[in-house]
Order: sequence, then structure tokens, then C-alpha cells
Amino acid sequence: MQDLLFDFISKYISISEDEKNAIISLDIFRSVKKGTILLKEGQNSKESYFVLKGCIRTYYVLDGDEKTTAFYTEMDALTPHCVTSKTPSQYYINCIEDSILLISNTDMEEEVNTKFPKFDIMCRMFSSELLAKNKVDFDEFKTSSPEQRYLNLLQKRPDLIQRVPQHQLASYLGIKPQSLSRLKARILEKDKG
Amino acid sequence: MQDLLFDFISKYISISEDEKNAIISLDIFRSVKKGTILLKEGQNSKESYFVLKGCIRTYYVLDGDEKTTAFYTEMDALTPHCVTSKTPSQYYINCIEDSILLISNTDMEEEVNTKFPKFDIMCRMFSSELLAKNKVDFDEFKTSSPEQRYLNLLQKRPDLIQRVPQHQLASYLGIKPQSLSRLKARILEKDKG
DNA sequence: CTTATTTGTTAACTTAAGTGAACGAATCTA
DNA sequence: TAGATTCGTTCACTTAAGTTAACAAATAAG
Repeated sequence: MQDLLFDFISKYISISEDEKNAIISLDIFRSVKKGTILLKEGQNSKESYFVLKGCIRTYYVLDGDEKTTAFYTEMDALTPHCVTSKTPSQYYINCIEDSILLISNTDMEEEVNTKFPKFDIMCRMFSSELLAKNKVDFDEFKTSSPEQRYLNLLQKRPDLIQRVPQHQLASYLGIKPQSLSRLKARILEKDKG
Repeated sequence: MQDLLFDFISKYISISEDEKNAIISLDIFRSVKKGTILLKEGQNSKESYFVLKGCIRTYYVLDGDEKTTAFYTEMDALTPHCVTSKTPSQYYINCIEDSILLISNTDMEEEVNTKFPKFDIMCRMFSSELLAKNKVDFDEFKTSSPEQRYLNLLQKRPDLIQRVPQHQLASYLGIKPQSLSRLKARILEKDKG
């Protein structure tokens, strides 16, 4: 399982056996049960997550109901806003499948930098890449209709549509569950005719 | 004008006079005229931008018309997706006001790191903060209606509504120009009644 | 196994966004 | 300055999403 992580890191920087052992010694791999709440609204967490296996989601509670805004699956990383801004979290993080996560804490930063000095460089490459990607996703969202967004998701992350409850998918697509049902029926009708 | 940049950097790391001089010696400050196209679709640019004064926008050309997806104003930074992904750009970048920009090139990276070793650390802090913020903006967009998005913009970036053409604002809000006009009229009507 | 809760779909109705066209007003250009 | 283009708004009409409610299927709880 850790090999997945090292393969991932190798995409950005070269990594020695010593560094691999140093990372393992940090003891940051966690097995997390489906349903676990990793972060609650109002909390001041310092934890970041990297998904090795499974799925976690972020959601807001607005007017009493949940609005799911993102899913993180294999090889996705998430540093909650509250960690960088040092303000209470506006949203929840929830583990929706039995998962294996890498959980790091900003308090460990000094230790990480000592044991693994290339950490900053790697993070800079990684987070600037993620930022650019996130912007493109946002652009795509802005410039397309709900139906196009659904079709796009079907292309790019077909697994999500299978592994995730529809009502969570709906808010992820920026619409209501009823609209998602209708939209899917509409598409199916088109394919027939 | 450069003081603006140094004040900005100081929010993340401490910076010495020597380092300030080193940054100035990189010769990266540019005055750019309104209307200038900084990046075109299909180009493989290595340039990143930091706005000291003025405004630049990113836009796509889809089915022959422009879709504006973002505006960058004072103290905003933009590394185009093509720079990190090393693939041709999907979008344009356009200077929409006479501006003063800091323009850096990935070819300069080695020189920057020599002259200003804290650069990586600063970038990591900066881009991970930006990433988290961008996600929150995306979340907000997903969970609100066009009208709410407009009212939200009115609160958070009232200057944008003044300084930017309405048809560009419309696609930034994910709607058509006609819908933006209608939506504004609707709000005005509500305020009266 | 039975009951309660959650989840997904369908339907009727309301509301708002998309579309295509028209029209001044502002801006640019020759 | 005259003519062309761009820009913002309005209108009538179409299309699709929001809303409220009902109901069946799947899942969880007792």
C-alpha cells in the first residue's frame, strides 16, 4: 500500500530508500471506517489527508441539509481550508468508504522537514499543479450546463457515479436530486430516440 | 510599486534587504497596456503572473464566443495550467486595464532559487493557501444560484462589477448576459417593493 | 423478521435561465 | 463627423431547474 505513495511521490521528485524509511517512521498511515467524520464544522483542525484507497467527501450543512462539494478518491490530496487559514472549518469531511489514508499534521512539519528535506519542493510542485487543475475544473463547471456536467463526469470519473449516492452526486453537480433523476431520464430518452 | 510586492511577501516569510535587491535584480516588473493578449489558446507558455496594479482575465473561446472564467486584480497571482501541465493552453489571458505585472518564467527558476532561497517555502505556503481558497470559492459557486452569486460578488468584490464589462461578468457568474441584466432588474424591483 | 429511515424516482406546478431578435447608447474607426 | 461595431437592456418564447408531494426500493435498526 505504501508503494502507491512512493510511486506517487516519484512523479515529482527522486526519493531514496533512506527517505522512504524516514516517511514510514513518521507513522502517518491510517485505516478509517466508512462513516467516520474526519472534520466537523467549527473545528480548528491541523490535519491534511491523502487517499491511498477509498473515498472521502467534503460537505456543508446549509439550511439544515447537506451540500456535497467534493469527493476525494485514490491519489487525491486534501488540505482543508481551516488548516491554511487557521479559522474554524465551514464544512465537514466524511469517510464514505472503508479507506486507507495518509494523515499528516502541521505540528509535524519540522520533523517532516528534517527527515525528508525535499518535502517543501515536492509540496510546491504538487499544490501548484493541483491549483491549476482545480481552476480548470472550476472553469469547466462555469461554462457548462448541469446536463453537460453530468455527461462530462460520466467520461472523466465514471467510477464516482457508481460508488457515490445520487443525492450527494446531485449537489456535487450543483443541482437538486430530483433534477439529477430527471436529467438522467432525459439523456436515456435521447439515446433511445 | 515594488513595496506592494515586498509587503505581500512579508505576510508569508521574513525578507532581508539583500533578498529584496536580489528580487529587483531579476528584472521581472512589466508595465502592460490594456488589451494586450498575454497568452493564447494552443501556446506552451512558461510565464506566471502577479498583479501589482490593474486587471487581467482568463477566457475560453467556445463555439466562437468568449467565456470569461476569472479576473485577477491587485495582489492576485496566476500560474496558467499549461505551465504546470506542460500542455498547450486551453484558454486566453488578456489584460483588460493598463497594468503593472510581475512576470516570472520557469526558466528562471534556478536563478531565483539561488538569489532567493526561501522561494520554494514561500510558494508552497502561498499556493496551498490559494488552493484551499479556490476550493471554497468553487464550493460557494456550486451551492448557490446565479442571483445569490451576483449578490455575493457585490459583497466581496464590488469593484469588479464597476471595472469589468457586464457580458464578461455574466460568464464569470456562469450565465448569459441577458440573464444578468434580468437578474439585476429583478433585484432592483425587490428592493423597491 | 418487522419496522423505520434513507434513498431514488416520478409527477404537477412554479420559477428562472437560455434563445433569438430588436433597439438605443456608447465606443471605436475611417 | 459619419458609419460601423460593441455593449447593455428589454421582450416574447422555449427549455430546464426548483419545489412540494407522493411512493417504491433499498438499507439500517430493533
